[in-house]
Amino acid sequence: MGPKAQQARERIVEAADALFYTQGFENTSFADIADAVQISRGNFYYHFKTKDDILDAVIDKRLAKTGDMLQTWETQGNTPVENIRCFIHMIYDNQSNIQRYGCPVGTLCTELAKLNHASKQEANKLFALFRHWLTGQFTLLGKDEAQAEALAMHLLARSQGIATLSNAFQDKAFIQQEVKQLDDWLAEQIQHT
Amino acid sequence: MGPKAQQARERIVEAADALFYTQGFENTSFADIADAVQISRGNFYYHFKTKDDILDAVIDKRLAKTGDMLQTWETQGNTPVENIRCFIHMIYDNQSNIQRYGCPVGTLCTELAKLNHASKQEANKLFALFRHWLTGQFTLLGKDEAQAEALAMHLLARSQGIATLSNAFQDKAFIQQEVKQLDDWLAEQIQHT
DNA sequence: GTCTATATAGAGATAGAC
DNA sequence: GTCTATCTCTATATAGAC
Repeated sequence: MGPKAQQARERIVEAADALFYTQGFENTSFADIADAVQISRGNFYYHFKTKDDILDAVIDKRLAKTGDMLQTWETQGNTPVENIRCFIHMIYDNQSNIQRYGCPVGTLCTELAKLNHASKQEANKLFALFRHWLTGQFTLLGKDEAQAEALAMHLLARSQGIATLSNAFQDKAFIQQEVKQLDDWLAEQIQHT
Repeated sequence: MGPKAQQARERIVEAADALFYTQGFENTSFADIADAVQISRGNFYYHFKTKDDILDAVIDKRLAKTGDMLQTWETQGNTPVENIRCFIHMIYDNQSNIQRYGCPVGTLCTELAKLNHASKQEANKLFALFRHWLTGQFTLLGKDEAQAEALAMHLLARSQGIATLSNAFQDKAFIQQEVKQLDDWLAEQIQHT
């Protein structure tokens, strides 16, 4: 595969990534993606044999990006608490997109679960990335394995609930109020150590 | 409309309700519903002109059923705390379905939001029903309006997060652990009154 | 590597017989 | 009120020219 194809492929994945997020996977057609990338539908199939192949490429890309982000957080924050705070503040920073389209991870996993799609396990790895990273951070904070696991899942669940309701009710104050509560909750977890 | 049509219509809504929940709205075709009800696709259109009409009927039915359930809870529980506990325990009682298909309210609202569907506001009324009922219960508990609102939204968000993660990770212990935490959280809210 | 043209399947929706 | 037959549109996917 030459550099030209590589570039076109990348643009397709980029466009599909955005469209799957804003419109949903099933609701996005090849034509939608082709339009966004400005290539013909015929050429499309030179790069991807099926729609599911594009989905897998999108998930792979998101996994890589998420992994990088988690690494960046660890170099930014100096303590586990600061690292976890990066996660919490991601909700705050992305509040506008979350309000409009929900959480990119949660909405994809929910959709693929409902479709009983072959790639749903692959998408769930996005959740698992955050889960295991958070578990690691809570372990560094001095929690035992079971506690760290439970705290990570709890925080993940809280963030998902915030995204779902914020998307339904379009309430900006709600996100901010809940993020603040998560900050307080995190502070409490240090006390209990 | 005669009683026979009334009955067929009811069966269609019932089947559509279940299919929209287990497979998603967009992923469910007229043929799927017709198969489930055992009527021909042609006859189908005697009862409903469009797929969106069926969706509206399903939402209406869910709204009515939810309203009834909330009333039942109020007659079962003797105190606001007991009423709210009915809500929390609904998560526990439905854990098997939630694990498989997510929350019926959350997944529908999320899907319609992504489709930017005309009926998304109608579906959001399902969330609003729970929200306002919970707000009322927290008010009865002695909270002021702003507090009651925030507590209702918080509880609703927690339940949504539990549903989303339980659906993704298929973890039975997780639901039970989080429901217990919600019970404890509710107990704390009484202390603070 | 990109295009146009086309095949094929499934969706929602309608017409008209019974 | 229910059926069969059919229309139309859009989706995924392919063939083959350039």
